[in-house]
Amino acid sequence: MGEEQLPIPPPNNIPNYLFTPPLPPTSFHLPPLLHQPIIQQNPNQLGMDIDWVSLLTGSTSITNNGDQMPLIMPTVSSVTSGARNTNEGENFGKPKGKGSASRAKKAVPPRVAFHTRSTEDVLDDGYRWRKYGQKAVKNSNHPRSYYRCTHHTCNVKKQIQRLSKDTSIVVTTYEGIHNHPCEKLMETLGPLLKQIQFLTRF
DNA sequence: CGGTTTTGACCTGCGC
DNA sequence: GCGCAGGTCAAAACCG
Repeated sequence: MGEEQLPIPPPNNIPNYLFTPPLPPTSFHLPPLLHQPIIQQNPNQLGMDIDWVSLLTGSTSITNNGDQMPLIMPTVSSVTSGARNTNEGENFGKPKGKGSASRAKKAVPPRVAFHTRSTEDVLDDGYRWRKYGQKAVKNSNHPRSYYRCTHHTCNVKKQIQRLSKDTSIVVTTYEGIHNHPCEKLMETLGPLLKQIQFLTRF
């Protein structure tokens, strides 16, 4: 563990939501919107407000010096680690392939988990999802739901489950990166971004 | 009627 | 090898 993986900011004039950061070890695309996101690694910050507009438009410079801490700092170790945790119901992401060190591990798509305090299970993140499964999870009263992005060329999945310890918290785990823009966001922010880009030319 | 959700069955990986 | 648990499939039901 030790060093944290920071989201890689997009090049100039390219909004975050149009920028696909380089793959693994970790990367994120769109976090859930319209709710109160919770930084997973710091329980003391539960329910903190996050400036999503700044994040999505790239106006927030993400550094690690404490002035502007990363807004999303998911714990991916528990998500992508090889061992299955049989004690917890929130161990998302079963690794593919055998755990043998002698065998090459199958590439695991980037996974990011968000903790969000919300009464709704399915958070509106701007993309369209189709549910393809639901499973009861051991040691958890709440089932885990599996969703796939409905975009034909997109293979992004997400899992949704409530924390057994705190049922007000929804854990959303994204797997993969969207290869298409978010329709909803484009619809809403498109004109605004054009205007911003026009103004920043001067 | 097309898209989405539900849900039981099936598949696969891991630990013992 | 076996059992358990997570993940996916696919047919039926549901809905706008």
